[in-house]
Amino acid sequence: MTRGRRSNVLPLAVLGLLHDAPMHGYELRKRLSSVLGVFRALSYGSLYPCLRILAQEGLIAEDGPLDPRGGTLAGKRGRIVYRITAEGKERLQELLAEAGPTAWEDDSFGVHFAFFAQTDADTRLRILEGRRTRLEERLGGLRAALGRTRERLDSYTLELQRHGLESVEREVRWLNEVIATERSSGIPATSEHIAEREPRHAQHR
Amino acid sequence: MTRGRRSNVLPLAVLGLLHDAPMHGYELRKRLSSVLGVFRALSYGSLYPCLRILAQEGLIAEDGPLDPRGGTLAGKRGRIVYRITAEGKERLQELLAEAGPTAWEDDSFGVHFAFFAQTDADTRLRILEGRRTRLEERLGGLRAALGRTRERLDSYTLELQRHGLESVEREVRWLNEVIATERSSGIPATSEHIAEREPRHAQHR
DNA sequence: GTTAGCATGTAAGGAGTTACATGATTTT
DNA sequence: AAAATCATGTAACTCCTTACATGCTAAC
Repeated sequence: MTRGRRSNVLPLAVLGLLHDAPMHGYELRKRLSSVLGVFRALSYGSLYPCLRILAQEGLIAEDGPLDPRGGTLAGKRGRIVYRITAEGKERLQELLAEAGPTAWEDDSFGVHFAFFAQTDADTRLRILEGRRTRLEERLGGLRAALGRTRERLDSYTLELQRHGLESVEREVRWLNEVIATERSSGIPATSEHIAEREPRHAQHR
Repeated sequence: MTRGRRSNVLPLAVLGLLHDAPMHGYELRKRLSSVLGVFRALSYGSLYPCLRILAQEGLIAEDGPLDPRGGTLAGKRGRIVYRITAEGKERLQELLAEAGPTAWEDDSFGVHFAFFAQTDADTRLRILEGRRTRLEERLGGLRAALGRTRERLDSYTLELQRHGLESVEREVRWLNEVIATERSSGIPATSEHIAEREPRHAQHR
């Protein structure tokens, strides 16, 4: 439940997705919503300007628009397939290694986690433990609030806080499991699949 | 995990808090962070303009700044205690009765829930069921994504989706419990406290 | 009487949304 | 060839944040 403070994760998510496969904007947006549930329904008004900026910075390159026979159609409007550049890959590594802001509602954790396969074990542990620390701080605050205001709140507010506390506790338990698995093997416990790391090509229909 | 899309809940939260007790801005901000954990640390840059607008609309009234002996200090800067007006109470009822947007990440649910004690049973049920519906849609999308991409995702992305799915499932179970309790008695199951509905006065220190 | 914390405010800007506008491709 | 959907883009706006600036009050 966060709505919250959306930090600068969009470029990270775009670079991460393009690292796996070249894609055009429309496709990218679908993946952003479904694969990374973090963005509910990112609007094109956010996505396309972001792509333009990343291209200007040389982190991604534009291919096309192409006609079906492969020639470039200069004046025409059409699909633009984006792919990550060498500089883009470097930047992606930097962004992935950055621990997010210090706020507990930080959305960027999910995006970082989704691209863990592209990072090294040290970075993963650092980010996981960083998030756990932030959640534990939040936990302390919530417990204090519940203790402090025990007699002063109506039952609905109280129930909301109790449920919030349980949610954060559950999140911390999950993090602990992931961290434990990470330390022992590097593969999440519940996954029966081997990470597929070979870049695959987008099938444009 | 949203971070995100912050709808127009601030006026609702302010009116709801002021309905319980008059308060000055600084105090209001503390309550917004601790009582409604929804706002992590709302900045004054958001709060004060909001208070000004609500005052202009006649939904809240400003008292003070006052000196310790009760006189109004015209030119001086000092504490301004806000209280809700009759129109403000009407507006609060309207805002509370509004079901939030159709997006599953909607933050406003938490705020609505926190002020359930000020609404009638019908409104409560409508909002609870509306949220459950939105979460169930999200559930469908997540399950489809997990089924569809089962073979194509790396283990971290998969684990993230699995955990997200479990979180939403848990949220739906909680909602079901609350709804069931609501239907039978109107008092949340886990609460041992009777709602305190008499407006109390803020103790300014 | 000076430091620390309470309290109120403003200006600039970031990150995203909505609404709009247009063109290309596929389906009927 | 009309309708639906895919695909790209822009302008205006919203809501909130950061950084700054100021004054009041309590504690040492």
